[in-house]
Amino acid sequence: MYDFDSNRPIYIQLMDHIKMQIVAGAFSAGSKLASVRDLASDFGVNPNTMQRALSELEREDLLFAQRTSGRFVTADQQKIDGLRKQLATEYVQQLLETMKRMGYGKKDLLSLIQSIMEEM
Amino acid sequence: MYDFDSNRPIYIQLMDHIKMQIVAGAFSAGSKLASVRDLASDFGVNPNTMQRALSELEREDLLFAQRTSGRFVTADQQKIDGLRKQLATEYVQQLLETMKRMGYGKKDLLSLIQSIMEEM
DNA sequence: AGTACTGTACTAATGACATGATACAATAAT
DNA sequence: ATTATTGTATCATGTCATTAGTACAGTACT
Repeated sequence: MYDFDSNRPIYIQLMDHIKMQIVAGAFSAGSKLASVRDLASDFGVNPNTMQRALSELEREDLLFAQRTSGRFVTADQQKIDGLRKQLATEYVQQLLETMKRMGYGKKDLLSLIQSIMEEM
Repeated sequence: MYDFDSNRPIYIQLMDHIKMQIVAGAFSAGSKLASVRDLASDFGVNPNTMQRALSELEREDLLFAQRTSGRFVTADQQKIDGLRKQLATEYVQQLLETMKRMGYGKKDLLSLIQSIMEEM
């Protein structure tokens, strides 16, 4: 089961989540994933939806499938590290732009971040 | 015209954008908006889609309509200020959680933010 | 040899989103 | 009074996401 945002396609959210697990090291490079059906069951979605998410991740060369033995995380650790850096940069850039549009200056933003960090 | 993300409903993106303009002060409290048809034309969407976005913002008490004279931003400046703070907090919290899931510690995150800030 | 599991493919049904095209009632402007 | 503009409502159509159900081909295991 999983908590989905109804305003975005589920397969996209699945992609994001799995991508996150890979870059965070929860799925290490080269390791084997559960089967499509099992993953679908874990997340409470239809196997077709999970299949779609995994296929897309395959097109991005993050996963690869072996027709009958299963699906695996890419063995290319450099690619994973690169993605981690890229995702982090994108997320931060997006936040900075959003905050800028709301009229937050750099100092305002930094102090807000500091105060929220302390609460966590 | 506007650059939409095809993975999210347009009316939601319109809501976000208009909300942002309000909290940023581009539309000041109590001021009048352009007509549904004009706004739809500006953003390159169907009037029905724009109508939907505006109706939703009305349900959130950010706008109010006067049946024949037009649509206006709420006159409640406190509500706008509160929303600004709320949105900013949510965005920052979300980033912090995401970065944490990717294995970024507080120091790593802060230095990444600093370096990206300097590029902008 | 046979069974179970793998990814993969296909069809059909449903619902949400978006667009196009009209139409109406109420008010402002002329 | 007439006209233009306002928000609003409705209907039809097309696309996409999601689910359900079924099926097939290849491999590992027993």
